[in-house]
Formats: sequence, C-alpha cells, structure tokens
Amino acid sequence: MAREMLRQGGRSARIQAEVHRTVQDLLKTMDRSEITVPMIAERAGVTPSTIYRRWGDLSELLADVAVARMRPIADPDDTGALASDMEAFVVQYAEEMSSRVGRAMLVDVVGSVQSGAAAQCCQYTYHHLETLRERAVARGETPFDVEEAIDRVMAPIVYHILFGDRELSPDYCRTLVRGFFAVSVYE
Amino acid sequence: MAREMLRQGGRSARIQAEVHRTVQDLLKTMDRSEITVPMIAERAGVTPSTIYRRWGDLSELLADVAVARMRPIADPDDTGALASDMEAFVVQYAEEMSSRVGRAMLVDVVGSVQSGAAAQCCQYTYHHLETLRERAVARGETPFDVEEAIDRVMAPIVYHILFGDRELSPDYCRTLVRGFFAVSVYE
DNA sequence: ACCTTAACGCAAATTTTTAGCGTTAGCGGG
DNA sequence: CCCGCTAACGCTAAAAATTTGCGTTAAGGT
Repeated sequence: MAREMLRQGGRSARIQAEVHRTVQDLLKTMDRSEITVPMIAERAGVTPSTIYRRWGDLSELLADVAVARMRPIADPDDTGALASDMEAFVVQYAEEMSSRVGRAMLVDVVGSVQSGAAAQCCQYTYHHLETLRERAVARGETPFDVEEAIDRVMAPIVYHILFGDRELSPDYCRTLVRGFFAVSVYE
Repeated sequence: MAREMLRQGGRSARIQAEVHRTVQDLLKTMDRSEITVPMIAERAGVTPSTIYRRWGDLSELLADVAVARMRPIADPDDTGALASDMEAFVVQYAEEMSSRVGRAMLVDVVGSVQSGAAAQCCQYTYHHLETLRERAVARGETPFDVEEAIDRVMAPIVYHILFGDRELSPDYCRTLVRGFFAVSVYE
C-alpha cells in the first residue's frame, strides 16, 4: 500500500487516483506480464520517475492497486441466515478471485513482502467474516470462530486458486461451507 | 520449469546446474528483490542472453529454481503410525516454508503462471501425502482422503505463510493434523 | 500571506532486456 | 567412428527500463 502518504490531498492524491485507474484499465486489456511502468506513466500523464519514487517498482504498484480493488465497498449480503450468508460470500469470493485478473491480484498481493499489502488483504476477509459472525449473534444463531472459518473455508479456496490444481465450482465452495458448519474441530 | 529441454545432456545441463546453484547461493546472501539476471549470469559464468533465452525472465528462473529445490529427495519419515507420520511431515513442511527463503519460493512458484511450476509444486505435496496414505493402508490403518488433507491441513498452512497473518508454531500444525483425523467432513 | 519541504517534472546516466549473427557442441544416422 | 543437422550458446549492438541529480511546484501548517 505504497507508504503512508505525508500529503494526502491535492496533486498527490490526484496522481495516485489517476495511476490506479490507468492500471485497472490496462489490466482489462492486456496481460499482467505485458504491463510496464513507462506504459502506465504515459497513459496516466505522469513521468515514470514519479511512479518509481512513490511505489518502488511495478510489483509494488500492482499490489497496491490490487488491495485497493479488494477493499470492501459494502458488507456481505444479508440473506437471513448465517449458513446462506457465508455460502453467498464464499461463492462470490471464489468467483471473483479465480478469474484471470483475480488470481493475478492475489499473486501480486502475496508477492508484496513490504508495504503490508498481504496483511491488509487478509484483514479484509477477516473483517467480512467478523461481520457475518456478529450478524449471526444478533440473530441469536450459534456463532462461529472466524479463524477456523479462514482455515477451513477460505484457505482451501485460496490454495486452489493460487496453485490452479482444481476447478472451484460453486458446489465445491458450498461443500466447504457445509463441512465447516457440520462440525467444529478446534479447541 | 523452463521448457522441456530438447537436449538434456552436456553443456546445456551443466549451464542449468551452474545457474541453479548460483541462484541458490545468492538467495542465502541477499534478498530476492536485490537479485538481477546479469548478476546471476556473471557469477555463473554465462552471458545474460543465455538466461533470458532459456528462462524468459527472472521470475521464471526463480520459480524454476524453487520447484527444483522443493523436489523431494526422499519419502517422508516413517514414524510407525499415520498420525505421527503426517504430523512430522506437516511440521517440517511448515518450518521450511515459513522461513524467509521458503516463503519466497512459494511466492515465486505461485507467480509463475506459465511453465507449470505451481502445478508441479502441489504435485509434490500431493505425492507425499499419497505416500503416507499408501503406507497407512499397508499397515492396516484406516486410510484418509488426500485431497481432504490438502484442504484441511496444507491449505491453512500455505495460507498463513503467504499472508503472514499468523505464527506457524508446531503446536498449531499439530492441531490441524489432529483436527483432520478427529473427523472427516467430506462426502 | 508566508515558510517549509514533500512530491513532482525533466533529463542525463546507468542498468537491464532484446535481437541479430556467427560459433560451439549434443545427438542421431550412416 | 565420423558426419551432418541444428539446439543452444557467446558476443555485440540496439532498445527499453530504471536510477539519480537538480530545479520547480504546491500541500499543509504557522
């Protein structure tokens, strides 16, 4: 997530927004491996050195853009019950992330050792699951352990996306969720 | 894994071995982000163009080296019982892969879209687990589902390594293994 | 309104990557 | 065992990307 900006407004913010938008546009058209910093700079109307100084290199920039895209814009859908809430959330997550660009985003985020992009990314999913949990509690349903949900449901999905060793059908996702609720094996 | 070599012996093989060895040496000394192709080429005694032509770019080369390093040299230890076999295997895997270079290897492998490095990598772990399963069957123990083991045990470990959101203590690994054997939730 | 300095643009210097071309040597056939 | 074919390499020049120095612009505080 780049570094914390000391100056958050004005020109600096405009450039960040423009560069982000340009990268997202390019990702629609071409493959991640074809994108270069000078290419982004030209389309965004900035000089390459600005990008290098601010983000360090291409992979950091891509990771920054990825976490920004993954930032939740809304809470998960409320379907009325915990099981269906989580099912919907997980299926949608798998669908988005198993796409060509989705996988690339995960790889970029995970590849960003610095800048805490990886940490930020899994904070987002943690937060979503926490929302589902609180919602369940408010409904009077028996809650669940968020960390266990990550291990039992999210982790397998991410694993298969990254290693590409298995198709991620909605059915498979639902099986994971049902297995999770069927029995808790922690503690 | 580069591309299939049409010529597998002689000079070509020597160069591959020398480049691999050089990369591994460099990874001990410096960070992955500081390594460059010309740097590798010089130390390995080859011209950079050779590396570019053969591996394409740095990330492909690093992924190639990573899978080569991850190639199993021996079967997992035989401790006499399935549960302890898997415990030992998983704890060792977590230890190796959560290290600085181990994590970098995973990232490189996962980042290598082409070349099937990712597929090869998870084939290795699949094979190891399959070995444990066959061994268990031979002993007359109740076998287990390898894919379920990947989902329930390996996936969480890889997830936490890549996102760095949790310490991977041996205790945590053992909890995963015990939870896996305590109950099967598939099918 | 003024001051400080983070962040930028520009351009030169450096490094990395690509591409052309001649040479070396692995491997199969005679 | 020797020969021919060509994959793979080395070398070099050109192209592209990255780094760096320095002057300029404009946030954000006083």
